[in-house]
Amino acid sequence: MEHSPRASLHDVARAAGVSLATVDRVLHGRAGVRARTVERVHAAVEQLGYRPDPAATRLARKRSARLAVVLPAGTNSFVGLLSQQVQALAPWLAEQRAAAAVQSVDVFSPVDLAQHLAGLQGQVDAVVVMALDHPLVRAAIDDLAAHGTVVVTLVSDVPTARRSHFVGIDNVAAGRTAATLLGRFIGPREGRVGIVMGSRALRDHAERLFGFEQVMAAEHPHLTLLAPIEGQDRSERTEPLVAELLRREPDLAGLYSIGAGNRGIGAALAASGRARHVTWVCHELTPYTRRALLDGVADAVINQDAGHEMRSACRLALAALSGERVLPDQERIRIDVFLKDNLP
Amino acid sequence: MEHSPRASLHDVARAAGVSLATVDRVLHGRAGVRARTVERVHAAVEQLGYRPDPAATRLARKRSARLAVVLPAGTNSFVGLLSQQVQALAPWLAEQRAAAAVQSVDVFSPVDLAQHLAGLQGQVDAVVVMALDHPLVRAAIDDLAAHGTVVVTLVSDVPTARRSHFVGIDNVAAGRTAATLLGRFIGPREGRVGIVMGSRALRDHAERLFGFEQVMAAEHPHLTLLAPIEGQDRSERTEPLVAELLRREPDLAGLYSIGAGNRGIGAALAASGRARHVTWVCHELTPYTRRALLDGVADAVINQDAGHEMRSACRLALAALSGERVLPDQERIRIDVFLKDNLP
DNA sequence: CTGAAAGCGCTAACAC
DNA sequence: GTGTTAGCGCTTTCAG
Repeated sequence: MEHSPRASLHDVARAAGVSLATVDRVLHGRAGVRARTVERVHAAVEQLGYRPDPAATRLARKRSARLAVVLPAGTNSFVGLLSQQVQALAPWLAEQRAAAAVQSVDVFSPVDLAQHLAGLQGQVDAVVVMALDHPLVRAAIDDLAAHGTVVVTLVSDVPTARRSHFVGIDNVAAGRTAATLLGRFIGPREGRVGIVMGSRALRDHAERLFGFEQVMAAEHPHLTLLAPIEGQDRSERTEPLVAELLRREPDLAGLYSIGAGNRGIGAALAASGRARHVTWVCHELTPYTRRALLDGVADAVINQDAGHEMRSACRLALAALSGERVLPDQERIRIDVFLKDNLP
Repeated sequence: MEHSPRASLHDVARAAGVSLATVDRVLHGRAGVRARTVERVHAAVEQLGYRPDPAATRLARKRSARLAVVLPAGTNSFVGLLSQQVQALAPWLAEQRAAAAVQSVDVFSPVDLAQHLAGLQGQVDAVVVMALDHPLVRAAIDDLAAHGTVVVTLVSDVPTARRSHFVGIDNVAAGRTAATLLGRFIGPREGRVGIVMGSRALRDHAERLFGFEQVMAAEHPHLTLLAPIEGQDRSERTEPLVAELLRREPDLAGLYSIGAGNRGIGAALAASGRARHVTWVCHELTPYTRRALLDGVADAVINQDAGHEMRSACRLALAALSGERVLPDQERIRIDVFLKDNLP
């Protein structure tokens, strides 16, 4: 097949028998074009297989796109990593004629989150949000979407909402992965396994727990799961809870920590002097969990790459705004498994 | 600090008291500019912190950059994946005003490889090559670099050569990772572990073996390593070798396969009826190793993402050609660990 | 050795 | 409703 140079706006205009400006109006859904003309333009676009040239678009665009990145307030390390990534992305975003601002909201309050999202209406072109799945939040997202704001959910999805993408991992699979690692590391001996999570109300935590229990029951039935402990993702709360667990269970074989608060868990483990005898698998690579892995306190860390997630979310948001193509492969977030040997 | 709009070529030209064209000449190292003028331009660039706008550059460029991707000939699945990725990248490359062509060369012959690389002189702007580390090859790479061709090594590095980047994983760390997985999966019982590699002459294989032996000796001394078997990365050769190994070692506890030929290894394992009793860790996720993982024949697959590697190699090559900035984080290839539960 | 000028494909202001 | 036109920041002839 001959390599035909790609069609330009000009070609489309000529084929449709209209001017550049009209084609532009149609392509951007601006009003003030007769229905018949709109159709003719669409037909020409179709027929020529027109795709806008992103380089030209960026060069010509005056106004830069505004992104809001809404993250949970608090001092969670992983969330800190995410917001750092936004800073790191600034120069790249500027080149794409875009700018992002991080906003913190109390994620445990659906009302606040929903209100905050509603306030973004018309203020920004796209919002990237780490949300919790709640009817109020869902409605706020649908509202934004209805008014033409692009919404991308991050880390924890709101599946039924009209967000244009979800960027994150399959948390059920992540839980299954944790179970396989824990089960195989512990080996064939009998024993009990503790579980620490932030809250059952968090969708990602619930999904991980589900996957974990599934594989444990099916493939490691000689291990008994203890009732999950809920520590609100905060070390001050997880530490005493885990300390007590260790006291109650002098032969604890393993520990799965589903959410944050790992600093507290590690401290309790260390204080008990049994860090080496309890196999510990947790999530998210932070300075603390990295240290724990290297020290042999943690045995495996299951991770989602914060940098990859933020880049992906921004790329997808911008692509949705401009109709640019994406490479789906590049946007798939992997479930990383880190041992002390393959740390980045 | 005030947000000063970035400096453009125009600003540089004005500051240096010359024209656009002259600045362009200096920036692209073209001849025909007085030394004093060159200096003045450089000073202006420095002083204004000028960075070219990639969008404008791509838009204006007539000629598109030519990339050659040189891969080993043969039917290795992983290499197949890499060359597929080049196809997948074509539309994106076209948008960047670039085009890539895959070329196959017998990688086990340094003479052929070196000759092939020499032939690329002046034919292409950049070459991405999966090379083997040999003085002839190193010289060929240095030669290309000396004549202004950008060279990126892929998967297996040629460290002392003047390539502009290496895209791939730390293979020593990958070998260590394999050892930890194998050691912990097998557990505290004594046993013997077989090793299959393509050839000791391949740099990446040798590095993996090194890392593997290191961790095995230090952390799993109750496991005895058998002498490595070399199967040239081909299933027809690995299958009988592994079959014989299994016959010789009726209690084999584990198997580490460092390179390709996994189809043959899996077949031998299955034929012996002992797949479930031998813990098997291998490299590179291909349709075959994925199947083996799901069937419980393989226990873990250590992977480098072919798509990520090829995208990265092309991005880095283009960035080197155009002086564009890269996000180093985005170009770091991870050592992926896949279990049956976290397959993509 | 150096400069002027014509675009690349698109957006956006303004005119009809 | 629709068309014209002036750039965006760079590359690349073609003249001096």
